[in-house]
Amino acid sequence: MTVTLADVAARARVSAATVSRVLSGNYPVAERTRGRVLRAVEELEYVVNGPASALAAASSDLVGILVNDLADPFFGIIAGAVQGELSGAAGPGGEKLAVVCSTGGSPERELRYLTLLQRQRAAAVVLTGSASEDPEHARALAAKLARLSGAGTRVVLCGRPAQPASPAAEPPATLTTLAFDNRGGAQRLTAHLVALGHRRIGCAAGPAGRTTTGERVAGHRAALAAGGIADAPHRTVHGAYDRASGYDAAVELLRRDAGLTAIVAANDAVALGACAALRDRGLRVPEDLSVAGFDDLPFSADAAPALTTVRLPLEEAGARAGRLATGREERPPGGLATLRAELLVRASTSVAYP
Amino acid sequence: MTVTLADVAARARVSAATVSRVLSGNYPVAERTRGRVLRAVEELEYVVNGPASALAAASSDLVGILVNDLADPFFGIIAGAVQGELSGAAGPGGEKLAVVCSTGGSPERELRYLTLLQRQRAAAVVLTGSASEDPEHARALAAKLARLSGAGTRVVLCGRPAQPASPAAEPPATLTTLAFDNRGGAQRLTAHLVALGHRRIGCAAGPAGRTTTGERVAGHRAALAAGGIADAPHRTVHGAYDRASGYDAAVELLRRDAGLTAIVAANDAVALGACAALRDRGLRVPEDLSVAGFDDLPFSADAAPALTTVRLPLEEAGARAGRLATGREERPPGGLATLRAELLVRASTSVAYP
DNA sequence: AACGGGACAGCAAGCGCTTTCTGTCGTGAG
DNA sequence: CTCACGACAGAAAGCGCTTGCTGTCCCGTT
Repeated sequence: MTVTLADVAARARVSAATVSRVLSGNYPVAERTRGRVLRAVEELEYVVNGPASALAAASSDLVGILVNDLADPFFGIIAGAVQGELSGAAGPGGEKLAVVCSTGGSPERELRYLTLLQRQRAAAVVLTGSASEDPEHARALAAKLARLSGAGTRVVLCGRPAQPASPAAEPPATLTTLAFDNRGGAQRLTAHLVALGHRRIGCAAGPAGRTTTGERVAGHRAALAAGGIADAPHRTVHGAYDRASGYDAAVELLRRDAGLTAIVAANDAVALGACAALRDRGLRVPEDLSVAGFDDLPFSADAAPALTTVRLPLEEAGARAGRLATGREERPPGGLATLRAELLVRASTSVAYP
Repeated sequence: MTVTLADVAARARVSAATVSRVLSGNYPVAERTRGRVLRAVEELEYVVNGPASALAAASSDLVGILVNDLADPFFGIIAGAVQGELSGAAGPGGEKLAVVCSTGGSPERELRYLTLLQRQRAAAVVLTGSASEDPEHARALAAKLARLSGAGTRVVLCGRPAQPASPAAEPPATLTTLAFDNRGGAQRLTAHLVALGHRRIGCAAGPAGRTTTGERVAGHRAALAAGGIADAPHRTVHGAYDRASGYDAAVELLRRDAGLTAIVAANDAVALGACAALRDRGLRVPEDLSVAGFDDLPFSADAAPALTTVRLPLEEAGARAGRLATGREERPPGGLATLRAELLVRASTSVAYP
């Protein structure tokens, strides 16, 4: 029923070996022969059997991409950029395919998908977004990544901090980290607010126990401290990285301290949710309260008011990750690069009117 | 170096056949034996070789998802929903992996990715978003899909109209279409504008030659006709489905007819771009011009002003596509289902003030 | 004219797993 | 007590492709 290499070989009157070599193109084949083979391939509409060649060659052209949530533009942009680089410049091994896995932030699913990718003998794996801070999972993850690395799978951490150094040795040469300067960005953002005279700033943070949340909150705290503002734990609430959580967070923050003059959110969606909550309670942004987001997703500029936020080079990060995954880019020294986070002041923040 | 089935078999003191059967679980194996095998698997940290089993079993657990642009939430939401269903309820064949391919709207790349997926012997393929209207490509695509179908790959068209019936016969039983009622939605949207008194309505349409664009424009025209408004070709401009195009389109539409009182956009991003253009020229929405979007992506409610748009059941469509792809949902009668498009009136449209 | 060597093409041995067909027990029925 | 049969487990034949090793042929050298 289905056409195989042997069929093509028969039609082209050559051996299967020759056909294979023509198709993979890494062995001298006479021009005449090549032509005959190619014609046979055309005529028979032959399509290589991927699994078979993966088995024989002990390599596959699948690249795994782990994301929290594909529907979130933050991850969509990164995944899209990674994928874009996989098809570009069909370097060694030709076209790669992106296997996208949504973990929903669950460490278990993260591990499970990694096993699935390991099973597929993926050529590379890109882990995006924040990681769990649970030491047990961190250990399990490190072990898994080490095993993948050991099997020749390239591993790229994109938008998450470097794996905590394993007790044994430094990260393997096939593990690269592309981190975002979440801490610095958050710090500059809160410093901006402080400079505008804000003293009572609420923090609608992301889910507890995740590296990104931790980093952003740390930056926020650092800026407060630098401004001589006492730490007020009750001014921070945790929630998911979505709009609904932002709404709830704003309500809760205001309940705890009605005198807040600003809110920094975990990301843009949360900020928009917070804005909606404020609007519903008759508060104006930024006249009554300033609100700031994080990430600078495309829609944040069109929001009302346009969101002050921190721009992360999502696209660049994804593209680099894709190139690293296909071995088309030199890994940075030490296997770690930190990407800048740039403060973007727009209309949602202004001086504090106490 | 790497652990194989044989290693596990040796350790469990059984044959490779038995191990395989324990792992795939579709053949009686005594409880004691099974236990021994499972333990050996644990101890050796054995992970099946995907390509090898795919080859032997002539089946893979890869499902292809073709999208225009992963970074666009429209596709991110659909792809995420499809993917979500792949892991859910590990039915026959267990966990499936999603291979996401961005075609960028290029029919060539669409075809190329389909070949790549065919090469991987994908279990199913989901094509999302609009299709090219070029008859030649339509034919090539139909042929490709027929070949995939013939090879047992399930094919789901999600958010695009049914393939034009091939001259030969009706679509194969493994081809299902989940279409959006773009035409109806667009018609209701423009009718809403007409009812508000608008007579000079600009249309910032999507790229020419794509089914979605065609359907939405057709709906728009139908509503105009129903309202007794003469067709004015110069009031329609085509562009990409992004914000920048929306900006340009608005500028161009206004240049052609400064008396426009409303603009219907190809989608929400285009609408937001148009709003930005109007804002830049000192025009207020909706006081000076009404603007409407399409799709109802999450951010459109937070825009300024909140966008009147047409809600498409993206999530539902993706989820159904995922279930159809894994054979977990009965295909609708005739292999075609059309999903409702619901008009959502918000703040960006109001009565026309001539 | 004999020979060394380059340039191709083919043989055949796997790659690691699935599955059909056999074989071996243990047990209930006769 | 014997026979038939159900319930497992194993042997072995591929699945379709890659690749190291062998040829074979033809050409340039000496």
